[in-house]
Amino acid sequence: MTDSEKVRSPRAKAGGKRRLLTAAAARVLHEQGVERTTIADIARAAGVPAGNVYYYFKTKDELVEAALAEHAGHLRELTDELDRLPDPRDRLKGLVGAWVSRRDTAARYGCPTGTLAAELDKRDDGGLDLAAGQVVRLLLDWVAGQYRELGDADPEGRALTLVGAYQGMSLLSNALRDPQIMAREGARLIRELDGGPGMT
Amino acid sequence: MTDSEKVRSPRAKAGGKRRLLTAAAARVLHEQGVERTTIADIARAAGVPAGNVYYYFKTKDELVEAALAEHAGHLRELTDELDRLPDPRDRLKGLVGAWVSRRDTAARYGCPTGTLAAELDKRDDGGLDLAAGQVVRLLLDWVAGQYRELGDADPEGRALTLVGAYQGMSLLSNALRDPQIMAREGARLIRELDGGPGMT
DNA sequence: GTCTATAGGAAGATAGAC
DNA sequence: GTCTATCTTCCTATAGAC
Repeated sequence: MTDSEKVRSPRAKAGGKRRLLTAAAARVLHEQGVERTTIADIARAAGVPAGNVYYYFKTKDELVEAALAEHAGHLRELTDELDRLPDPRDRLKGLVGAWVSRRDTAARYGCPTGTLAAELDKRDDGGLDLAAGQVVRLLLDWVAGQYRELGDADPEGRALTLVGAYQGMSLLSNALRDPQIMAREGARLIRELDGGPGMT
Repeated sequence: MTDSEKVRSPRAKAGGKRRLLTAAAARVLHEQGVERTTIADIARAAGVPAGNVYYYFKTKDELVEAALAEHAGHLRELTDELDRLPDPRDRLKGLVGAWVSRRDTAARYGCPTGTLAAELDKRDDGGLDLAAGQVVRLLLDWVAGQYRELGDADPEGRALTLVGAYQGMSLLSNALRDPQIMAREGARLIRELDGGPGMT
């Protein structure tokens, strides 16, 4: 099948390096932000020569898009894992637990998706800002689904409150460089999920 | 007093343009973000020739610092206003009301202090990242003071939750470009402040 | 004090050798 | 497919005329 080899797109062909670059982009863009990160930074982190990057990604924006998709993938992995739990309430508690377990990263660099969305929303150019919103939507929809299963009267509203609380505690924890904030607020969220008042 | 005129620092002397530049910086940096904003952008917004900026601010970072101080000033004006209300609960409700009233700006550009803090926290260079945290602290402390007056058992914790909710709803509203989120979550916060459950 | 012109440097993107 | 060298553009900051 040497012929089909030739037909493969570069995307599929160079799986190794492309995936390496995507993973590096996701990490470095989260740590340094989009604007302060150069193509060279990402190439170095991936162990790939700087100029070579353009064989896999035509522009820097394409790298950002790939990083965004990578974060969406991580989120998907987590929710797939949680979906194995029989009780929706346990799933939500598991989600909060996952957030708290990443408190040190959050305190240093914020929520990957949240900070990326905030930065991309400052640009009016083509569509990337909305792509960040899509990833946030993914999380909101999954959370709303759990509340719906629980028979809550306003699942979308609940989801906004829970995800909002997460984004807020991530930002505060980051601004004040204090992981404890994640632990403290996370504990409060768990308590509320554990049949606290206001829970239908 | 022509002698004292000569003694004034440039900072005091050129009050007009410096203040113009500071106000423009606060606005433009919020809308475009720090990294995407050029000195020329700020100069244009202030109606001042680009090269002239460096007479008032030695570096771009000094402009960012001034913008941060401007936001802190706005916050101070708001809390001073609210402090005139006799009931701490009304003060907190007034704060939430102020947030909601700025929902359109939040949906387009996020919370000025929050987005600035998130962006500055991506840099390890000199101290500006911590300055953003200071402004957030200001707000947290004022809110905690109100809860303390109300006799709450955990004023700092309450403050983290309330300010966190604000930062979270600002970010979500921004990411999804939906001002309604601010209105919806704001109404919830008011409801909770109005003697909802969980309020000591 | 005010402004213009420009130095100096960095980063995205491309051309083309291998 | 892989990598080097470089082109182009843009931005911060400065030098110096007025």
